[in-house]
Amino acid sequence: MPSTKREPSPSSDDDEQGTKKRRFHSWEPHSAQDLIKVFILQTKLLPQAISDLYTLLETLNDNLDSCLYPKLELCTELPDADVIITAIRMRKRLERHIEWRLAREKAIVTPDWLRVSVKEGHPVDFKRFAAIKELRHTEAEAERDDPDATGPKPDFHPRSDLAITSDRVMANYASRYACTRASPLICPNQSLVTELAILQRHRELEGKDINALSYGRAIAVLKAFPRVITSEVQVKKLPHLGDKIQSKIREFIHKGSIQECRMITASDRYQALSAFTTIHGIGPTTARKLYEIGLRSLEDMERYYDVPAGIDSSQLASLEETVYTPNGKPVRRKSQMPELSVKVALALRKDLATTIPREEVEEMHETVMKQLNELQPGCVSTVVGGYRRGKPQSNDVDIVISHSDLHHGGNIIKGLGKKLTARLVERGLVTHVMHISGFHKPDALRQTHWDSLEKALTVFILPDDGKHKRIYRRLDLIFASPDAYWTAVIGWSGSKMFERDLRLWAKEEKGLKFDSTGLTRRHDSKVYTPKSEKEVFEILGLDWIDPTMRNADV
DNA sequence: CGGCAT
DNA sequence: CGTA
DNA sequence: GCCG
Repeated sequence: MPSTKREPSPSSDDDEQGTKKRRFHSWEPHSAQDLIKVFILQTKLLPQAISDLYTLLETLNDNLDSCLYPKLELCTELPDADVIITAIRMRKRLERHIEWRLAREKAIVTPDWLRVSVKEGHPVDFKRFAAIKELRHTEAEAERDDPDATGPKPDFHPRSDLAITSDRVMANYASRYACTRASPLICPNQSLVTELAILQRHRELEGKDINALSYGRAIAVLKAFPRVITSEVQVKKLPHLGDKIQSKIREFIHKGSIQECRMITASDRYQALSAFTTIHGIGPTTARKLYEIGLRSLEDMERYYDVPAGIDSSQLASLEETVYTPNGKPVRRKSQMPELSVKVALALRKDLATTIPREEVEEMHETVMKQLNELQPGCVSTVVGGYRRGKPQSNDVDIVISHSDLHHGGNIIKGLGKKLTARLVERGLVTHVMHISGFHKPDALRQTHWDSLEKALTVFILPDDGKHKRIYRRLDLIFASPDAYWTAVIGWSGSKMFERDLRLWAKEEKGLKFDSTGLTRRHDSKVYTPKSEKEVFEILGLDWIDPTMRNADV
């Protein structure tokens, strides 16, 4: 399932004139048709490769000269596709997904087609990238072009098909800013980084935020370092690794672990504070208070917050569920018991602690978008957060939503968050609203305007399909006007340290102010309106970094 | 010694 | 203060 | 805790 539903493009080009099937050899760059429907067949592709492909497709569209070349559009139904991108190389395998007579009408290509197209800046000829032998035009010609074509392929694709983050960026690992380095999900020094994260977390829990920040920066630098560290000299010249942290690293190199970490993880206090802060609404300060008054476990916490003992998601009815704020004027919170969401989060803690596989993320996305489309056609959306960075399991699902109509989209989006949330509540899909907010312009008095995009932070549950055991999930919906769509997508894709350094870079190096609601010049407040994610990078003077390489946190 | 994202 |  |  596509993570990007559709480009919000200035022209609403949803006509159905071009439904004539695109035959395999008939496509030319200057085709009269202006849309190529692409289906990405996920079988045999690694999650990382799949998400790379979606990103590539966006990248390609962003760079296309639309006068000369047709746009690519993702489609969700195989029969509708003009092009099928697949890692399958055998007719028999392919026939499990699509009838042969239908397949013959389409271009069936390897992921390389998309990669080369991005390199060239436009969709290239399909011929050289035919995935299935029988569908090749001239066997000899294709054989020469494709060294892989000799002999049968093993039933496995060893590497992610794309590493489109440039060599320049890959060589950047010693840069000051996380947003100029490539940070994979798992790095060669992952065990070291995991150990340092304990120190970071400990400092956070004890309220030493700035120390924690330093560990965070050190971790981010190590996440981008390309080799296993076996000697302190490798690390001497890296930024954000000062005397203290270098000595920790030295200890790790020689002893395989860090003494202070073992002390920390063994302590009751750290364990309790860690447990408390897993509950939504409980941060370090509240966790310390709870510890102070003698609580030590989540069971203690249930008693304290008066959650019926051992309650779980199957007996929620006994709990008050009226967290949903109807709307209207910003009610002074405090008056409306902020613990209620803590109470809910406590009751649901087992469910909410269960990670979400990519397939289910996609199912949730589909389910939400189906409701949204019935409510308001023409919306576009991207699943952001950890999912977009390629994580195989997510803690929650974040979806950025906008509208393809660049001119009226802003008005269409306004209020849509509340409407959609209400609809999802009616349908029983959203069971709790932890926070909902409307648009409001950046407020000069408040330094932070957490609410200048419309947001709904919810608890969601997929309908019972008789097959799966359904679990309560955290779902965040973010509604952005078309102008703010791409900054919202970047702002919500993370990781956290990548975001902080993006803002720091914008300020220190470019005199710009970046946040998820937009990009402005600091001295005259000039507003930029990027038309793609890539354009945001260009405005910021940054080399492109694929979302799967933005994993600057542990 | 001030700044560290917004 | 907690959240993204 | 680290940087400029």
